[in-house]
Amino acid sequence: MTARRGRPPRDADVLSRARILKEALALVDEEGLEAVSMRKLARRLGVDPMSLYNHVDGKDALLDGVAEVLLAAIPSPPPGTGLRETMSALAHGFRAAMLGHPRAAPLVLTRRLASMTALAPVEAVLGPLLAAGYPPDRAVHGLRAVLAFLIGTLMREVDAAPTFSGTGDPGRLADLTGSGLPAVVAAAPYLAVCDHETEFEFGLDILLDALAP
Amino acid sequence: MTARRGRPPRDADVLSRARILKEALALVDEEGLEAVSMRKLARRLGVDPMSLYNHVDGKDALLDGVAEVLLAAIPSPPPGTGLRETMSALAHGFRAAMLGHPRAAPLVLTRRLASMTALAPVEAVLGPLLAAGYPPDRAVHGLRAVLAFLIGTLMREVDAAPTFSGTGDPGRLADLTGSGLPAVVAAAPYLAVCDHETEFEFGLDILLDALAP
DNA sequence: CTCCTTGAATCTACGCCGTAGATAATTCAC
DNA sequence: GTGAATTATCTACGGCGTAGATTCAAGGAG
Repeated sequence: MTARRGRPPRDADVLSRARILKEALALVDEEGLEAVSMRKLARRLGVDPMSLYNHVDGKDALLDGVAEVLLAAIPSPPPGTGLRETMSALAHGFRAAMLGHPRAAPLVLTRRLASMTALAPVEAVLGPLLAAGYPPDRAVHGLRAVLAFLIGTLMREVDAAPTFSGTGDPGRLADLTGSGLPAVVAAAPYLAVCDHETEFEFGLDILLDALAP
Repeated sequence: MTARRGRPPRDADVLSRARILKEALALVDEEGLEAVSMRKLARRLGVDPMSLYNHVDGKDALLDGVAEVLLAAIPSPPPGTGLRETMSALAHGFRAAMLGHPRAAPLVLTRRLASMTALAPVEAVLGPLLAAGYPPDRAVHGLRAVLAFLIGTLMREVDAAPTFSGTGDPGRLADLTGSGLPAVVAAAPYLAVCDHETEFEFGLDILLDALAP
């Protein structure tokens, strides 16, 4: 930009992968996923767009990096905890991590992640299950069922999250009386509102009841 | 393109919303979501890019349209069917519709859809639940829990689907021995493979057992 | 101290993208 | 026949991701 070319002097503000990921997450939080561009991100960092490529493999790799930052925020429960409590704590930790950055959460929920960071929570679930004597195949089935539910609920929850102003659920269901959908009409009051917290506990309880009774 | 300007003569090949959506779905099937552009789609239709805007509100609306096409392929089970059977049939119908177009499925699974098409399956689930005497709030909770699971499983299933060549699951788990993740290592054989059919039935059974016993 | 390799930041340029706005050609209602 | 509406095309703008060349300081080799 205004800056000179060439390698930066020793004391200059150093660009680094960590700084880039942090700023990228901030950008997503503020303006949403679709607003992310290498150029805009570089502008925020006061740097030439192409400089980013010295620290990150491209836009896709950048977004993978942001996803890992989100995942790293999930705390692993202490080892002594009981089975069901462990699984519940991890589910809630996952949810909290996503709700902390609703606009960025789709990066975790929709991308196939291949990093080690993603395996820490897996270990935290599988460990207690195996220790409790579950056969490994059944443990993996359980893990996958819970994870599927988590991803689905959080996708709903996260894109219903208010971006900045308060336009939430209402208004999405126009008057349907006489639309040939009697059950929808009958349940309309309950369809119109959605307490995500309640829905989350409802589904999670069913699954955990079946898996860790 | 090579064609003349102005309104097309009465007999000419007419561009229409339906033709556009159909070609768009074909394009997604062949090249994936990220390859979709108004220009490329227009090229396939032998038409100027801007012509599309006479039938579709923009790229986003186009993709919403494709999503609706997918949703419309879910059959509603006949009215006489039992409660659990109905819900199971709808879940399997949803899955089949998504697996029929794995690259397009994220359009349904990740976008907030506001169309009437999306309400038909909802009616088909809610109807039997209410008829069976479920209080509407509980019916809605159940619907949402199952839907969350469906979305989560299908997202996994659909982006594991082979794009064209046979590179499936294996190879994603490098050797982790000595990585400090003993449970992951112990369950590795089961983590490495994923029979989506089995996983689907496993989770669905748990949920339906709890909701329609 | 000098020379050279190497790493990081910059600059330029290319080919895409979505779509606003103007223009032309045809049909339809009257 | 005449005007309004419909639809396709053309042009143009600003933004995008990133390949490739260039510049310059830091740090090691002699």
